[in-house]
Amino acid sequence: MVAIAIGKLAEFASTKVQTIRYYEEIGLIQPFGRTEGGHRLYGPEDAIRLKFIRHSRELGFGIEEIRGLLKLSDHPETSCSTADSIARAQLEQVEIRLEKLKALRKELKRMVEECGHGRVSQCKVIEVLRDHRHCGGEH
Amino acid sequence: MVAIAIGKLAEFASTKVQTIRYYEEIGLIQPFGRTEGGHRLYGPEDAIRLKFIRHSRELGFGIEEIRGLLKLSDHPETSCSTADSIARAQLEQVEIRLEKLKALRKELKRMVEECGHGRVSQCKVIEVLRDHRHCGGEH
DNA sequence: ATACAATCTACAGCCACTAGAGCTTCAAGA
DNA sequence: TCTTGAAGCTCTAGTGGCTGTAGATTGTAT
Repeated sequence: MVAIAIGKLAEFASTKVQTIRYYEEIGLIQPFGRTEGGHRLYGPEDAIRLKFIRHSRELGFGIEEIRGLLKLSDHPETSCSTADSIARAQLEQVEIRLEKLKALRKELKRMVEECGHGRVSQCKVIEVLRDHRHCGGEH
Repeated sequence: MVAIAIGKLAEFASTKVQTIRYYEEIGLIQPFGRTEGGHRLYGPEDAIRLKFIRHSRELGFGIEEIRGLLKLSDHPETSCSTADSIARAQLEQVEIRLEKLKALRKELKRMVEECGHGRVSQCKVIEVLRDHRHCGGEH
């Protein structure tokens, strides 16, 4: 009988114990049973499932999207077009965030590069923050 | 006497009324007075201050950082090296996030490109999520 | 005078966890 | 078998930065 405690599972998936309990609360993962004393017991398939969840979170998927992906993962016979479109939507979001961050970096760079290191009254950083028109219209 | 109500201020700074009240609660901005009935009254300098706050938020600064930047902005005679270092730290954070997002995009791209649009059992998206080793080690 | 928009306070909810208090259970060594 | 200390348990509250709602009051235009 292979059974691990929540601490080992957390360690394996580089997660916090509380996070696993939270995932249980919201219905993402369930221990297959409990000890007499009430400690949660997990099997190897739970470790895989948790890693799936964590990896998806790292890739920026939200909980509800992960719920969908897990459902698909549990039903290998279904079409993967749903998984594909979830991933595509996520990719799109990432592209948008990337563009925004790039514009942001540009403005921040300009701010710090133009700073004359004098008094606040002549500070470009403060000035730019004060007046949006100093930006190149990137946002 | 120039005095505007919270709604006008919100409109001017493209903010929600509740957001302004929230900023008041946490001590970022204060109305110069109230009407007899208790409605908040703002002046033009508050509009500038609010725009400063919003712009800083758009650039990703946290509330505490903004608190510091506002303090500097209120004291033009001080050195701007603090503003400079806050902005530099922010730029650094943005660079880090950019790199992470780029890696993320790469992986998502590969995922959706390799998807054969068949059954979930052969789906690359699901497979990649399941097993981190499919990634190029970017994260 | 009346209608209706705007504002008021106070509180709950969002997301995805994270931290802590106070207690109980488990596992390893003596 | 006993002890001890780590690990687990439940429950609650807090994080950041807002956003939404309820129900009452105020302001303004006709």
